[in-house]
Amino acid sequence: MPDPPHAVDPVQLGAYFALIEVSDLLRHAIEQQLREDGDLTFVQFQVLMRLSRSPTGSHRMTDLADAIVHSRSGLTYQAGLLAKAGLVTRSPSPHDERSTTVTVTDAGRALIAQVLPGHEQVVSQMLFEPLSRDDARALAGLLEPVRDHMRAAPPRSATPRRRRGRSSSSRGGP
Amino acid sequence: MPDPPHAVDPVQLGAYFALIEVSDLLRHAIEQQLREDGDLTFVQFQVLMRLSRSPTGSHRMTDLADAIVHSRSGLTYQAGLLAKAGLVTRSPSPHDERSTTVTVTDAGRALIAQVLPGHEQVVSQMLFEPLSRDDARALAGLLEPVRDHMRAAPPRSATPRRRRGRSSSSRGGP
DNA sequence: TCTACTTGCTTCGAATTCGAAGCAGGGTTA
DNA sequence: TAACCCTGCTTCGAATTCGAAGCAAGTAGA
Repeated sequence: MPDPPHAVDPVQLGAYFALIEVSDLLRHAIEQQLREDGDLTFVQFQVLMRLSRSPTGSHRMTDLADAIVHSRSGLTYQAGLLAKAGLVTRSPSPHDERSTTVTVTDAGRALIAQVLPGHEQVVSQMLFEPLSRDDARALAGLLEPVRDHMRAAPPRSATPRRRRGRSSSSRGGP
Repeated sequence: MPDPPHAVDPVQLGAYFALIEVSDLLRHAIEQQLREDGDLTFVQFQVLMRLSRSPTGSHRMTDLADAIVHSRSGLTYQAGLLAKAGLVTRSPSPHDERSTTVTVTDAGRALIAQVLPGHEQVVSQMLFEPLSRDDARALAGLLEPVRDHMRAAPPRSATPRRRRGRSSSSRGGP
């Protein structure tokens, strides 16, 4: 067999690099716009958006964490900031005493309304200006199955280790 | 005019959300694999990869920073870690005394060789498993023009402000 | 040459993120 | 009911990132 089953050909490599760089630049531009227009982080914006789109205006902490951030503690921190700013409220869940329900306030909705036009402008200009309507449809058609595939598949066996910095010789030597 | 020129239609919204989530999940999976296989951050991996691919095995700090990270100080920090681990060396540039040239060491190349198979495996399984060869080509064909467009366009007028957390009433109230 | 501006990098403080550990409420089984 | 495990969230320490400020070397103009 000439190649291992996971070889990445040049075309794939190009798509992979472009994906990484595009999402990186896009995210950076979005963060700047949100900071200028409403003093929001992208994570905070995502939390508020998700709450705003919910029929009840609220979600459980865990559901928000799974959807937006990769750790529970990260959401605890952000929810604390948003609550302190009066953009959300936190209350114990009626059915489960240990669960916390997060709800958008009117101020939160107002802030979303304030930053949303600029947000759409940035996304439109940076991401969709070079893409036709059919291109956008094709892009969605390619990425949505990938997203579903990623959500289904666990990301390998999990055995976290220490990071570089500290622990003098973890691998390559001094 | 019914819509402002930057309106985002549902198809675009789907592509945008999928892009954000795909890159987020992919990056997270990659970071885990690199940590397990070689105790590397994605940023550190990108630095080593870029150096390895250079004919001289070296680059200036600024060029690395522009390509990989969004601040100079961030690269200074990472280069310090990599140098302490013996994966790169830093030396003053011959032509410009204030410029620092970063060069991969043999240990750095060896570490790249060590983590690269796992890296390709993750990218292949997570990103390209649901995509045919033509899909990958189409994805590259869509994203590469977007990347070039983003690199060309400045990200709006730059006027950074403070972030939420501190500065009691920056917007929404107490 | 001298002054002023620019460029390349580092240092510093603050903010964000994560994982591990801890705590309390829920659920299950004997 | 009691013992045990799972679930949901928070607290804590460490690591990473950025922007602002600072410093040294290069460059241009008078």
